[in-house]
Amino acid sequence: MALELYNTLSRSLEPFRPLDPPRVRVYGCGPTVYDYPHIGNYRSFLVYDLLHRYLEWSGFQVQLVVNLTDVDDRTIEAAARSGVSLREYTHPFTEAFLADTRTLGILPADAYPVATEYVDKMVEFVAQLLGKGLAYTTEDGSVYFSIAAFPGYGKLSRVDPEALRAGARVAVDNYGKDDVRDFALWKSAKPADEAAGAAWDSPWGRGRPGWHLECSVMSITELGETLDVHMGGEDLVFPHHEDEIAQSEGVTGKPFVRHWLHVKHLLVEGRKMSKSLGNFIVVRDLLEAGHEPAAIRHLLLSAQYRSELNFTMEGLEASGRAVQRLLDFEARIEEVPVATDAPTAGLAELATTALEAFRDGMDDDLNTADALAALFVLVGQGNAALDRAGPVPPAEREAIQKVLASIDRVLGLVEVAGASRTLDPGTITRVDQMVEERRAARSVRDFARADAIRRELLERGIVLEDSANGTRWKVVGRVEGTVSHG
RNA sequence: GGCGCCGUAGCCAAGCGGUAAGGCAGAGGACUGCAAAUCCUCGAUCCCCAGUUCGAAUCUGGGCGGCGCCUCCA
Repeated sequence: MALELYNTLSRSLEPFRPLDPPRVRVYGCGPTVYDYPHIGNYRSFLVYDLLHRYLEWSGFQVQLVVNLTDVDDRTIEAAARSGVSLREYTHPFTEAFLADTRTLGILPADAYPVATEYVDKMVEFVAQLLGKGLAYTTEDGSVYFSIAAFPGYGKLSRVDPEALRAGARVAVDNYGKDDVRDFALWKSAKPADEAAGAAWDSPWGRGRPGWHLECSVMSITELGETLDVHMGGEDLVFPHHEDEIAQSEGVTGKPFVRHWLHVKHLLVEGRKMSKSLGNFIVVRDLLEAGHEPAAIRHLLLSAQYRSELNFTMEGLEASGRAVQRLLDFEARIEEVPVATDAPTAGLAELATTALEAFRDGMDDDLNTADALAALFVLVGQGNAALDRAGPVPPAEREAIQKVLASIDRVLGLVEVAGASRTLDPGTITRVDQMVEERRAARSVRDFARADAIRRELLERGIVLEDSANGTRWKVVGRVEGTVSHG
């Protein structure tokens, strides 16, 4: 089976067929940098990353572009309130976004275009739409797209343009449109725009680009007139993506996007996340509360991207333990004794089966719940097999390790957990010393002393595991501070 | 009102016509100085009702319940 993706345009599962394989052009709607992106944003960004990783894993050459919206009502208002320029205001949030991205193991996109750097191209784009009779100017110097002039309008969201007109709520900033359904391509500058440095010259006077226009222009500039995949949150289907199609196809006359992917909104503690409900979660808050990035990543990937996902603190802790189980298995495999003449433990077959099941799950519209299950079946059956076996043939150990590594190139759980659990060499030395001290205590059956040391390390997130072959230790959760020898 | 989604064990979540994956939590057991890790054992009349079918969690119809978008919110 090959990859199938659900396409919002057709409302059905379709075989993934890029225009120009093995090259794949992917565009994802990124954050508006007016505040710290919340955990729901990262569900989407993580799905972008998942597709990015899985396509590369499957042999495609992916070019991924994720835009940053730095000019829109919210960034302008916020900048005005803070009394700084747009650029000054958005910069820290841009940096925060990129930092969170690294923390969560989201691979860098090939480009992160920012809207303010594409204004010239946007002006050109608007001029073309005007030239084709798909847009019109208003007295105040704004330009609107004329929905009535674009026959395909509504094909993505399946909204009936006529019904839209009847039920429309009139926009607050309705400057004098021909039709309430029309949307802004270019907005004439208001004093606040000028104050924030969010106004540019155009043939229609000073103004700024409309939000929908930004994505059309940046994606076409960076990736070409037809994108293989365009992604975003489900809320973007209408009007944002519908409008992007109208603009883009209006100008190019070509299909804008082959596969439209939309990520279902996250719930937090069973409710829609919103500032008024006080359940707005930001990555940095979770980290400060001691949750590790790998647990966040696991939880956000634990349900398929089109299905509801309820983000809860209880779930986050459960995810942390699930990640730990995976790491424990990896460590166990690493340390299992090998012997060239050892009898088979059946590990190679387990590895093959797991990889196939993983691929089947991912091919099925990125069904991460299924893919994750395949991985954990390997963990469970692998552990059971190792319990039964003594030393194993080196090739079998290698087979398991290869599959674990391969799967993790897509899921990135071990990768992210490893990154947040790294100890400095000095700490490692001190832990080793304490473990040795405890070994000595145990050898003379001084269990009180031994348990005290174990407890002390545990408080610092280090867990000891005794076995016949000695004691191994591991970092659990996020590393905080350093371990001092007490 | 328009468009759409969902209801599977305590929690999360697969399943897409052939008698229920996986994770977390819980109980008992093995192992252990005690733990930790690991293994073994234990748990679901799949919201309700009526149909279609040899057979339905899976299809159809009707209820009930929850949710999303239609507001420059991923």
